[in-house]
Amino acid sequence: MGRYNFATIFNNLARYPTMKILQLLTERFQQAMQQAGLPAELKPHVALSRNAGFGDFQANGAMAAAKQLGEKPRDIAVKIEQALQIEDLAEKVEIAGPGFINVYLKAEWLASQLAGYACGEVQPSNTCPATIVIDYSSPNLAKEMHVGHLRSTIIGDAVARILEYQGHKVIRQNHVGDWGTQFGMLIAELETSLKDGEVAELALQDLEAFYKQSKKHFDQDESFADTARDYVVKLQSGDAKINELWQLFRKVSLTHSEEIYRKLNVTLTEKDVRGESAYNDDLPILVEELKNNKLAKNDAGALVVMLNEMSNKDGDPLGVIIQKKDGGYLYATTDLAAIRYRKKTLNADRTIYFIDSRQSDHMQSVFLIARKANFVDEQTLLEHAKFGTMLGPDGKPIKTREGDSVKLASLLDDAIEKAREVVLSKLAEKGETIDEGELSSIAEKVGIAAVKYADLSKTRTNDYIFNLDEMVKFEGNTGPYLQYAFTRTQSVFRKAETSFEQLAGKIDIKRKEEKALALKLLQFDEVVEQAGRDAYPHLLCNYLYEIASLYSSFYENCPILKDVDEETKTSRLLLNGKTAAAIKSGLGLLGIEVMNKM
RNA sequence: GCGCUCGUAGCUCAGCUGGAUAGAGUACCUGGCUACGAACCAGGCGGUCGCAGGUUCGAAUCCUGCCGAGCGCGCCA
Repeated sequence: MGRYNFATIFNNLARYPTMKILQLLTERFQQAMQQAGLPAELKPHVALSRNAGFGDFQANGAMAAAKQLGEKPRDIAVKIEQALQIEDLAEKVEIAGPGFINVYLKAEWLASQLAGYACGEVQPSNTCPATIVIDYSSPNLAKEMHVGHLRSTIIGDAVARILEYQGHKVIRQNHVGDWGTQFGMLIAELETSLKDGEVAELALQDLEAFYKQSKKHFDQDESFADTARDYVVKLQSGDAKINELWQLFRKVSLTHSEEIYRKLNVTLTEKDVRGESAYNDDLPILVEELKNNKLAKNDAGALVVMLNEMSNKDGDPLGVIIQKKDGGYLYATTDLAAIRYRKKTLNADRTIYFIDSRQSDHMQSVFLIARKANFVDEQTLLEHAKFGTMLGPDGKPIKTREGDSVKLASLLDDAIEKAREVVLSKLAEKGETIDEGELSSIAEKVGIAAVKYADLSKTRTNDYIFNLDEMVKFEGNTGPYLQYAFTRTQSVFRKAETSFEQLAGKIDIKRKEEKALALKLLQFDEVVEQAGRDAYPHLLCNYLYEIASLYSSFYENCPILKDVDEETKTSRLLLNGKTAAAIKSGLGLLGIEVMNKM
């Protein structure tokens, strides 16, 4: 807050030329206001109308303008309306209420725009792409991935895909926890297992159990504990044998994570991994630099950066320890090294951290230190895209009956299993059968979609209640509902024995369901842009749900193949195809797969 | 104690830089399948937007104070 105007900087980074209705209307209104002789700084405030009775779009700027000029709002509205030139796209413009200007778009204009609009099919050209580093997932390799990692992983991945779609250069960074004292203990345990003739992959098959076992040894066996502590030192100093064991452990653990990523359809791969260990050698250099800058001072034996900017009411500054009195480093130090690396080496214009909101103070202080130390310049955006805690149906943090954290792998398996049951029962209702391979494939896509969509569709900053039973009902605003809408589009093409590419003809919008759908489809890139700018995938989810919902209504009320003439059939098949493209592409940006049948 | 976040329909959630009558889903109730796939659609019921002030032509949205919930506060990450 305060010193850096992130919004202004980012707006300069993110402007690119694609057709946007809102932008187009805003320009038209701005021209009208200028012609009406209104001061240039006044804005038209064009927005989607919420109520069908108030047109498709509305301009709310007349009231504010009237206020500033000391005139009557309706008089200003009339002046604007008279100067407004939108006959080409609007069929009606009316002034209503205190001074709202409502715009009703022409169906023919929407149809022609939609015909030339590849919603979600083609990546928009971006005239000023930014280099954006996305820090997400970042599990601790000492343990198995649990539900606490789900949100960072899938929200971060969705935002990465969205920004990439917009033409930005996206660099994924999986800042895994692969360093620290616990690894001494784990290496010692691994060494014991290998001596007993076990294979590493087998010994580490259940990471959680392995961790517990090693912790037990550490607590109960004094000589084991000594060995573990010794190994930490050896690891830090680069001892070859210990390093080899560490690498082995790290590799097996990463393989576990990658299995989860594949199952989740998350784009992270091995090349995106740059863990805490990668910054180890840089830490003493960084600390030295902060000392020379006079930013870090000795305080009770530890090296501390004092931040007056984050002082409390009494004026006591916040102290951030970057080196312990025993010489060890803390995660603030590693995070600073990462910021510097991402700026200097990766050339990041913007870095987005998908981390739990409980880390808010930490992130804020690290960002502040990075700026004070000039690790980044003022134009570089550092954002903490925080998210709330995932809670169980009882409103408390999710735990197993034993009080452990729930493994991500088992949660996903549960979801897939439930999806399989639902798919089977739906097929049974229709008296259809399916082969096992196809069933597995569908169950996996549907189950994963349910889990991901349930999370992505909520405002990420709030806590949310994870209720598997609710999300696997697959009714209403769910991932499977969207997948279902897509399968209907494909089913129509199958029935029509044609494809979108083969269609020749024009879109002709006659019914209100068609118009509503067309208008919504044209907003694809506007929504995607906002979702990327604010790192809010839920905006895209809400939008896609609206599309699917409008499509269903269109589907029920406007026959595509039955009892229609050839022109209408072609027009509706085109709408069907545009919808399919928007849903497929939109879900793709969320990391959710579609299928032709389910 | 200091700081951060959050209180919207029975439940789960939207509500864009303050805009018109606060919207969805779910649950419950009415209708619609010899089918372009009913995992759907059409409709109904359901809200003093935690409370009280303030700013404004206009407040769920901005400000202040209460009430309630969660979380974080220097040598773990």
